[in-house]
Amino acid sequence: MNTLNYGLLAILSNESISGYDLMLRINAFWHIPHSRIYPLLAKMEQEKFVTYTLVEQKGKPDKKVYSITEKGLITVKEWLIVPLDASTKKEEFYLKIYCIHYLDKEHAVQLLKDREEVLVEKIHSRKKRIEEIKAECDSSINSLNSPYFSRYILIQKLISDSAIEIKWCRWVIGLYDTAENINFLDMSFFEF
Amino acid sequence: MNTLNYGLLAILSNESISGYDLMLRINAFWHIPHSRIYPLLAKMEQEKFVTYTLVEQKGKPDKKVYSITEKGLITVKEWLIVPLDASTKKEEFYLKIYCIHYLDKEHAVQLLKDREEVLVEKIHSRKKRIEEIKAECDSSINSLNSPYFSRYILIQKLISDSAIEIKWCRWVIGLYDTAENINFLDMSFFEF
DNA sequence: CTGGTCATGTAACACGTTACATGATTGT
DNA sequence: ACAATCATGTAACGTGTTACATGACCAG
Repeated sequence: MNTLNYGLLAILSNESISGYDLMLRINAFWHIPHSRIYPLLAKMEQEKFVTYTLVEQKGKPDKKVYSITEKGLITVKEWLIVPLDASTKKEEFYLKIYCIHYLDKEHAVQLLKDREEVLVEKIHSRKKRIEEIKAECDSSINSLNSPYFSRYILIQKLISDSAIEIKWCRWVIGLYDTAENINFLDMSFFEF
Repeated sequence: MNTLNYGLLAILSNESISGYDLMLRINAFWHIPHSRIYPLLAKMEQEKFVTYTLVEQKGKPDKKVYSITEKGLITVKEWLIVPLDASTKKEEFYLKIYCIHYLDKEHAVQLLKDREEVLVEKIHSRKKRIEEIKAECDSSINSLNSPYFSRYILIQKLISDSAIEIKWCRWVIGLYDTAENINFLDMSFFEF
């Protein structure tokens, strides 16, 4: 079971769809060609994580609509509570977020805080790297033709990526803390 | 020549370092193990993109310090001005930013505007997806136990990722526009 | 009549990860 | 003692990409 296996199960835990539609869903945040999805689905069907029914369509080819089994659902829920660490790839985190509604408040907030911790550490080491660069180049960082300028703007980008993700984590934790039934359909954590 | 080949040349165009140090540099934004770097360096040395000199050290193993050749530098500069498109991976963009000081203002701004265009289109399609989800679920998006809640917060994350990157692109373009020699060592485009 | 979408599948190849292999030095 | 850092390299395996293969339908 690799990340894509869990990913397909994660999506099928929410809706029963074809391999083609799975590809479209997952492509929103992870580029996976159909050539990887069909063989995996066949394997997972053999191993009883999913089942399918053949659906005939008018004007379109037949399709296999896959559904998750009880075994598959248990597998997803076990995977969901495995703690994240620094080596967890963003795709796996995104897939867990896709299923966060299966978690109780405690586990959901833990998932977000684990991620936040990794990101805070990343920012810390990158700020240290900026200090190293500044010490090495004294002020040529201000010239558009200096390699130190290039490195500086790149590291600032990486820091801002982590920073916005931390803000997003805290926004979601806030939604759990301020409880149910409030309307949060605006992205107050980030104005654009 | 793949992305990693250009990446190693991109870094060597700024400093002559060992394969081990190349790994450390590139790991700041792209996880590459040494097992991929050493064979590629050997290949590029054979093809005269780089040369190396064996440097003896006290208390540490000998190392091969690689330098870029004239042929390698021409290759990097040709690669730098190849326009980005939607299929360009973020690592390749980051590597080009690492070398942006080789570009004149016109080409540098073009690189950033190409990236911005791709990101604006991404945000557009994701906002459309949010509208689809809202239309499908009417208000259960507000419940922490709804799969629509999970999808909604995930898409908002993807939008905020693109939005902060656009802000960064505009910040850098601004540095080129407001010209040389001003002190921009604060990240005024993003407070954290 | 050409290209795009829906729909499934396979095969060859390239890319990426993990483990094996060696070995001195330095810090806990 | 044990682990980490510096330093290079190879090998086996798993992941990911591109192309081949088929075919009906619909829009420009």
